[in-house]
Amino acid sequence: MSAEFWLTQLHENGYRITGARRAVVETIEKSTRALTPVKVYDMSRKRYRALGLVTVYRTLEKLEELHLIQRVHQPMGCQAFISAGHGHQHLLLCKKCGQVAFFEGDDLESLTKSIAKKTGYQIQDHWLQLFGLCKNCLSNQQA
Amino acid sequence: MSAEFWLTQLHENGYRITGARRAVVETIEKSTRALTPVKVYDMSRKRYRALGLVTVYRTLEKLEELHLIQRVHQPMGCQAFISAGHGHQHLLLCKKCGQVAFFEGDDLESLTKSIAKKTGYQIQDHWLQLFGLCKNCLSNQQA
DNA sequence: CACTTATTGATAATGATTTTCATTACCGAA
DNA sequence: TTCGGTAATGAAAATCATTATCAATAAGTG
Repeated sequence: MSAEFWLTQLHENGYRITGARRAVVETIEKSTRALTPVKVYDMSRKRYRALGLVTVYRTLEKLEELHLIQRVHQPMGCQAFISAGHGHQHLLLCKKCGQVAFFEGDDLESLTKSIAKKTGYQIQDHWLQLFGLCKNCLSNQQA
Repeated sequence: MSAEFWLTQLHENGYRITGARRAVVETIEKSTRALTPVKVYDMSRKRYRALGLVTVYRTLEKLEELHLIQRVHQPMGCQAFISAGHGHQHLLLCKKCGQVAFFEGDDLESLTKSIAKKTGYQIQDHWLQLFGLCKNCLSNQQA
């Protein structure tokens, strides 16, 4: 469904729709957690055997360029990707299972304004990520 | 001055104080922008010729472990480090010159509480970075 | 269906980080 | 101050992730 939208986006931007891209797109679009290129490769090969890792890198590049996916930054590393939410959204990551939730939260306006005044900077962008435990991991956590 | 504090921290945690570490510590402690391992290497070699790149990596590892430095995340890459501010601080990066400013900003309390309620997550940490232009780059920017 | 050309996968090349190991030099104890 | 155990070092090699090369393939327009 949304995978079709992604493919349409690719097509409209002059890229061809191939079996390899189909597999990668479906894999990422269905995932609720951030995936590294190798994980995308492993998972997508179940849909398209002949897939090469290099093609995964190239497809990720294009999807990122079209803002269909976004990079996820974590203490352990920053080479994982997840479907980009629509509009301006931030990420909330479960530290235990890696589940990702999106949220909107632009109460940052007032914060950035006050920081701008204090520091003299002109503030253009912000990155906000929250970390915690998701509902499932909370309830299964009973020690 | 603060470099001495870092060295003391290293010592108190069972690490030895060496010429190599002195050079790395002084380099980072004096820098107002994020430095990659290679840059740290280049700059530190002016203080300590015999320094090896491997030692830079090992020293960064220990400084990070002791929370004396922190990793800086950027679109281009996340392998740069900067002195960690005291207490809970966030980063404000100049997109043009790389200058880093710190700020405190825990008006996030209310935001995180509302997100927690909405998502069911228990929120533990947050990670916020701002990007923009510093005072200098703003004034030199006259096209 | 045919043709142009983007895309592909395998391989090789690169770049960053880690491991290995013999040598060096901290630094606490004598 | 010297001594000695041992952490720390640098050079070289190994590993891992990412990028470039290139001939073969296949998407999609006409």
